Amino acid sequence: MQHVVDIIARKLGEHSSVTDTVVTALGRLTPQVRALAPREDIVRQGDKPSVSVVVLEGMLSRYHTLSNGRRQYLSFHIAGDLPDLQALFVEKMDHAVCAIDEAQVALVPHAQLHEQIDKVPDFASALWRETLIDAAIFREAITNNSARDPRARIAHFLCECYYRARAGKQERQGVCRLPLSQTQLGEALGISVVTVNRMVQQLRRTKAVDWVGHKLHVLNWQQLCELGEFDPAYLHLKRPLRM
Amino acid sequence: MQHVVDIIARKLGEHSSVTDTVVTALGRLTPQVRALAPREDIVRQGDKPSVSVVVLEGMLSRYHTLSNGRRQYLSFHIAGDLPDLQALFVEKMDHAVCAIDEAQVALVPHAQLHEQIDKVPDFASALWRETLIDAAIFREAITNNSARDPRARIAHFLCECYYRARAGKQERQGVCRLPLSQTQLGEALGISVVTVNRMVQQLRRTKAVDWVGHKLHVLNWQQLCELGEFDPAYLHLKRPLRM
DNA sequence: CGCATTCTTGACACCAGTCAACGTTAGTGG
DNA sequence: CCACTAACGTTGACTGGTGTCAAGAATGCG
Repeated sequence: MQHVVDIIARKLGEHSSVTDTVVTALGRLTPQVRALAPREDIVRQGDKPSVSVVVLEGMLSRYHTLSNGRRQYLSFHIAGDLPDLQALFVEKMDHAVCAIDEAQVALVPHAQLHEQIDKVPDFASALWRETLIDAAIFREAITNNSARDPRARIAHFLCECYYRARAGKQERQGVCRLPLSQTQLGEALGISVVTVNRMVQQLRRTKAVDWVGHKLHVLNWQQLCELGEFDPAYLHLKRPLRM
Repeated sequence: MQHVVDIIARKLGEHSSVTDTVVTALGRLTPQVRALAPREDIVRQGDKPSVSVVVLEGMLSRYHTLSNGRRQYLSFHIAGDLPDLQALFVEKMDHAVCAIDEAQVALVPHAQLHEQIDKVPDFASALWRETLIDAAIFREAITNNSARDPRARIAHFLCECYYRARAGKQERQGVCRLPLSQTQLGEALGISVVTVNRMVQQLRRTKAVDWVGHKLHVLNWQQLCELGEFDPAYLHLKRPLRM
């Protein structure tokens, strides 16, 4: 595993200019590394955390719990993501954060982050930008889950998943990890498992994409984008990927 | 109309402590006031604005435009809201902002905001918090549009609308403005007009709520909350309202 | 090997979308 | 002031897509 500083710096570099002062600020943090088991919660709804989570390895997710006990997954996070940055400024968690598969996270004390935010304006704006892009992804999810039919919805999700993984340069061309169950994907996109299953099969038949055993294979990126009406502008990368 | 400074200060005060330094910072802004006609765009998808919008009167909305021309409304904004604050840190708009009915807005140059953000940490954190709560509202919209049936979805929307209006103390007990058409509500919640219409009628029959001529009447708040599974925690008010 | 979870398939019902028509309201101009 | 129009709200009929239920196949883990 790379050093925590490098992981965060790489991530922030996707959308912000990571100056030396920012790297120095990152270096002053003393995070604590922790392993998470699949499905383990790291933050619960209603918590008032005093540390923020950085994903180092594996996949994390944020979710709401409904009154009937059902779960609504809100977002998924890979290495470099900071899924609960917001807790720096809004005390009480309105959602939970859990591991999807086995994961490694770093826990950074809020106090340290606040200190560097106050001292290093570039660091502050990079983190702020990070939370704003987070919000842009939520907006896209609203549109995806509200305006697209199940097949397009899944295709769009797969596009985003692959594109973000590639931006993180974690994976080789054409493949990325996607350690979700079909049930969980349904709980993210607001469709039933049965429909997820049928639509995934339809997508497979298009030969644009395959998703098997926690691996997503993109066979025809262009076509997959069309199926999902995917336009990566909302991810606000400094340098959009050529695919 | 109140002064722009007061309107923003009141809004920020809902979730942050508005110190004298913050008020001073606000006073240094020299916004330009502008009137908007119903349905007029103030920011378009793809724009790179150099000013940020503050709602003074009326209702504004953010929306995505889909490839088939359909519109997905993402959020609605009342006096005090800052619907495109994010443009301070992410150059290119990934969505548009329009007026719903006749509206007054103030336009604040980014340069001025950046200057005060750099100088006044309390101001920066209040604005940051504002954008984070914005994101929390988006998350709730994901859950609402993905996991609730049409009736609950509408009920939840009406709850949020009323609660936020009351937080802004704009309206007298039991009523608030809601200048949407049923078509627009459908385009926000991902349901057809016909279904919106039928569900609104069902809700009327419960005597919990009425919505007629751009006025929302809440007759039984408790019951309406139950119908919409509404819990205002995600709005992160400093002092939750007693209703 | 056995158990649990996940994936897959079929049957069926019904909710919600679409289409179409009509009623109502508000705004415009003669 | 009324006639006209456009936008919006309302209703009914119909249909098709999705959800639910249920059972079997495949996969993975201890």
